[in-house]
Amino acid sequence: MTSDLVNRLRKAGYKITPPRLAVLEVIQRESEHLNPNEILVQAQRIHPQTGRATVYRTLELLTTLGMVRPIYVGDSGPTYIRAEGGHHHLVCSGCGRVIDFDECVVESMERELEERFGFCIQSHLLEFYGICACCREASRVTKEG
Amino acid sequence: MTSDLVNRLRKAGYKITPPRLAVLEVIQRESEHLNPNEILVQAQRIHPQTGRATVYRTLELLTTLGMVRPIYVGDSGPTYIRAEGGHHHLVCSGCGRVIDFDECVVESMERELEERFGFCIQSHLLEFYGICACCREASRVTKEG
DNA sequence: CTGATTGCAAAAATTTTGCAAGCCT
DNA sequence: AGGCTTGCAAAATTTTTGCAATCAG
Repeated sequence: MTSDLVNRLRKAGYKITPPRLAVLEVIQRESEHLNPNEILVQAQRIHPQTGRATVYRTLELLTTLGMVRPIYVGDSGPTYIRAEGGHHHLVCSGCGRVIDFDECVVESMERELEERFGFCIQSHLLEFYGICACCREASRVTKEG
Repeated sequence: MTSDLVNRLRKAGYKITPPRLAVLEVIQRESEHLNPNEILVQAQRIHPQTGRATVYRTLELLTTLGMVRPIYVGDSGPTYIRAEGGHHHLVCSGCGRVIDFDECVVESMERELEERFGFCIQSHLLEFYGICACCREASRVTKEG
C-alpha cells in the first residue's frame, strides 16, 4: 500500500505534498519500470500542476531514503522501481524484453552477507541477461535462412 | 583477456579500430564501474584522438552485442561493466559505497529459468541494497547524540 | 507563522546526430 | 578501392538550479 511509503516519508520528517503523493502513487501502482518523464506524465494526471523538477527532486529523495531505485533494463535511460523486497528480471539482450519471475534463492544469502559485511540489507535486484527464444529464432532465420 | 572481446567484435563483423580497442581495454582492466566520461578520459590516454561521440557509439555497440551493460550504483548516471559472468554488489543506500562479493548461489537457478522461459542466459547481476555499518553508526550518532 | 517545497524558466550536463575525412580490411 | 568508422561541432535530450510564491504542519 502507498500509505506505507507515505508513513516512511512522514517519519523521516518530510512533508506530504500533492506532488509527492502523486509520484508515490504512480510508482506504487505501475508494475512497469517508468522513466522520469513517464512518471511526470502520470503524476500530472493525478496532480496536474506537478512540475518536472519536482519529479526529479522527489525521485532523488525517495532514492536516498531507499524507497525506490533506478535501474536500466535494456532500453536507454534510467527507470525507477520500488526498492522493497526483491526484483527478479530476465532481460533479453536482443529485443529488450523483460520478464519478471518470482522464485528467488538469494534470500538465503542475505543473512550471511549481513554478518560478513555488517550490512543491514533491505532489498535486492537479481537480473539474468541472455537471448530469448524469439530472438534466437530470428537470428537463426537471418543468418541461415 | 581483451583479445576475447576483440574476437567477438571481429566475428560479429565489426572493424577493429583504435578507439574501439581503447574502450575495450579500459572496460576490461578497470574493476570499477566507469561512466561514459571516465571511459572517454581513460581511452584518450591510450588513443588520444578518441572522440566523445565514438565512446557513446562504442558503448552502445558493445551493449547491443551483450559485451557490456549499463548499471546504476547509487551515484547518478550510468556506469558500464563487463557483461560476462556475474556481478555481485552490496550497495549502501547511505553512502553509496559498493562492495563486491564472489559467492553466488544463483547459478543454480539459471538452468531452470532457461528451460522455463526458453532463454539462453549469458550473465547476471545480483545486487543487495541496505545500509552499511558506518552509515548505521553515523545515523545513530546523529539522531541519538 | 515558518521553513520546507513547488513550479517555472534558464542553465548545465549528457547524449545523439550530420557530415566530410580517414582508416580497416 | 569501398564502405564502415571517426571526430568535430551543432542539435536534441535530460537533469539541475535559482528564486519568488505557495503550502504543510
